Amino acid sequence: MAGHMAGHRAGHRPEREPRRRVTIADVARHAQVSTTAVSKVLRNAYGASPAMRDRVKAAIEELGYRPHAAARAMRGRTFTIGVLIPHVRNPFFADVLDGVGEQLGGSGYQAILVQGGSTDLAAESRAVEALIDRQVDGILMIAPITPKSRLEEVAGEMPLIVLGRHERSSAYDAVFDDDDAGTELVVRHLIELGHRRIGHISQRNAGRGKPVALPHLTRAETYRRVMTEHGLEGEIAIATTSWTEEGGYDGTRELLARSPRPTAIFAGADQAAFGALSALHEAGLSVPGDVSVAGYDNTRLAAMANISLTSVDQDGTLMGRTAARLLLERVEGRTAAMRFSVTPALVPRLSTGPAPGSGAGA
Amino acid sequence: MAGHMAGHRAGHRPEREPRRRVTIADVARHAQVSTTAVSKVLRNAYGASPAMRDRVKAAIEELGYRPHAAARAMRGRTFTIGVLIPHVRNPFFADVLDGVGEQLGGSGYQAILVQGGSTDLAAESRAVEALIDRQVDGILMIAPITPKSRLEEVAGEMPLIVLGRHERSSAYDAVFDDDDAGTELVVRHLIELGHRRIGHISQRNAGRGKPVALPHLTRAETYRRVMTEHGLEGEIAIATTSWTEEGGYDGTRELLARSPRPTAIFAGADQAAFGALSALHEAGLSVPGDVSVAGYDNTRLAAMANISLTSVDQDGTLMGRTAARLLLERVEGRTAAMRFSVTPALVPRLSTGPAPGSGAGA
DNA sequence: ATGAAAGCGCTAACAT
DNA sequence: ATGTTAGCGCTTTCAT
Repeated sequence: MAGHMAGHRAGHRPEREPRRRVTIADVARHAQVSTTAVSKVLRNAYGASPAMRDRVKAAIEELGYRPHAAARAMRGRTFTIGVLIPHVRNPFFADVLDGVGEQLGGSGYQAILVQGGSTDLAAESRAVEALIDRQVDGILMIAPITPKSRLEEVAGEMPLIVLGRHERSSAYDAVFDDDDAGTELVVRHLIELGHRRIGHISQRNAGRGKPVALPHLTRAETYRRVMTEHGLEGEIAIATTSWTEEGGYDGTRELLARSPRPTAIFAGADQAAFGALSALHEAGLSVPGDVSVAGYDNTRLAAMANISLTSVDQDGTLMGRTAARLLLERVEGRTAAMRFSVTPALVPRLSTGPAPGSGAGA
Repeated sequence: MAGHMAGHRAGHRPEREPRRRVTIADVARHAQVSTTAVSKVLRNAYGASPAMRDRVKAAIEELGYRPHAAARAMRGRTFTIGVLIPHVRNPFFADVLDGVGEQLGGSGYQAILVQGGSTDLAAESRAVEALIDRQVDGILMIAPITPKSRLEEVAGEMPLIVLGRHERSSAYDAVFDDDDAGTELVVRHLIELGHRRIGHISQRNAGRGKPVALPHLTRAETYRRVMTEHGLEGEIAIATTSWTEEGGYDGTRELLARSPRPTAIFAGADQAAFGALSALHEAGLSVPGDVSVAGYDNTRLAAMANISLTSVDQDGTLMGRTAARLLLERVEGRTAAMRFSVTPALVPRLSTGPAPGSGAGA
């Protein structure tokens, strides 16, 4: 794992000649028209004859001209949308980005991503400011931990879509999963299998102020509610770690330390569920013989035969596609707030089974 | 999984007042100095007295001024580096980005990411052009499929670091894993365990021209070499799919269809190895009893107890950190090419064991 | 329909 | 040490 550095051998020509880029002026000269004309053609604006359009387009082609986004930013649009993502490690976000990419393809808009850090509010703020400073035309924030008040400020400066949060705002659009419904599906599934001691792994809230309406809150709350509705309020056990493999592992160890130990674990996310499976394996417990495990997100890995993790499918691609569409609408001028929620579905697999000695199920 | 859209209820005030941003001129006025002075303070440039620095800094603070990256782009630096990533789904890249983030933290530079698509050269080209058009100060390309000639063109326009490719160029720096050494470690490991029929899962080359020097080429080549060196050239079996769960699954099915079937599979990447484990499980074969499996990358998941995948560790964080450092050096003026290679290490786990009936090992 | 020209926010000569 | 000023490439009035 050590690194080895080597310098350059051959003595080529390491000059970086700042070979001036083709500008709108070059195109104008080449096509024998004004820069205004070129600009109009570029933006499909009114006031250019078909003949002129053709000449300009030909010149653009010949010279290989591409607009300079930074210069555009100073006056009009950059045709760039900024996406804030907590961390690229979460595969669910990859689905969302696939959807964003699908929707943006051919629209002329380019997505640029910045990582927020998922637990560090200061880092997330810097990332968002970086997007604003770079004059993107609109911002999509995925599961941000930024307080609502600040989101509304950002929305005051530019079009904003927030994905994965439940609060209602008139300043930005919201795209989210119906986490309440999804959680109800899993928890009931476990209860119907005869489980009573069902543990839950949740995430720590970021920051110290009022927690923002992120999915982990809804999932934990609904877990409590459904447990209570089934007379299981005494069995509620939540380990608050993080939705990562490590978090799932630690949370599971914590839950297993209880006596008697839970017979089922609802990890709030697949990533945490993978850690749970690992911890159970290490503890010599069989799944689902001794302990059932369910996740949330239905990541690709959950479907693998040797994992076969019961999970809740939320259509991340659809969420991403919708978010991007809403954002483009806002860029084009819409100001009324919209909310879009996807309805999740339970995907039962082999990681959940009847509670030991319950007589339920097979 | 259906979606539900809801419009806005309350009739707030949906205006987006383009509340003019604070500019350098505002700061100058507030501090009673010239814009030049402010610019100098901003860039820590020569020619500003401590007294003036303080006043300007105070004004910046009071007004909440942040430089306008687009305006900066037109003259000097944007303090932005662009990172091209094939796809955020690959967890190894997450490690690399962690390293990049570590190195950039506090440097004043911000990383923006664009996704290339990993198999679509046109998409990758667009992504790179997008970075160039946005006037980033330098570009880091992770495992690009772009031909070397084009990379050198890009390097002619701005500082460039290429991560994960082996060709030598005097125009850009290269940061890569010693894939030859890593592959030799795994393949020998399997051979020492008594395996002879060792299959390999590789990736399809992107594009139709001469394949670029990406890791999958080196890994496949070294696999052939080591097999041959041990008199196993007759046992060479490569399934060429892709380094994803699906690719690993399909590749494994393909390898298992051979008769006699392999007793070990070296998947070129952990992601593919996970798919391999799934396919083996589905086929009712035990790991490592019937078939051993090894991956490459040593992702977090590989270490989970219930997976316990033998893998090769390449320090992605170190690679990312180094790449970012080299890029900043180039931004600061270095032009001589550098190459940095990390040395991989084998991490044997439970997914590899003695070949059935070989008598080797326990 | 077309083009001249002002200016977006900043940096870097070039004065002073 | 400090300030004046000319652009960077583009969009957008506003004449013509």
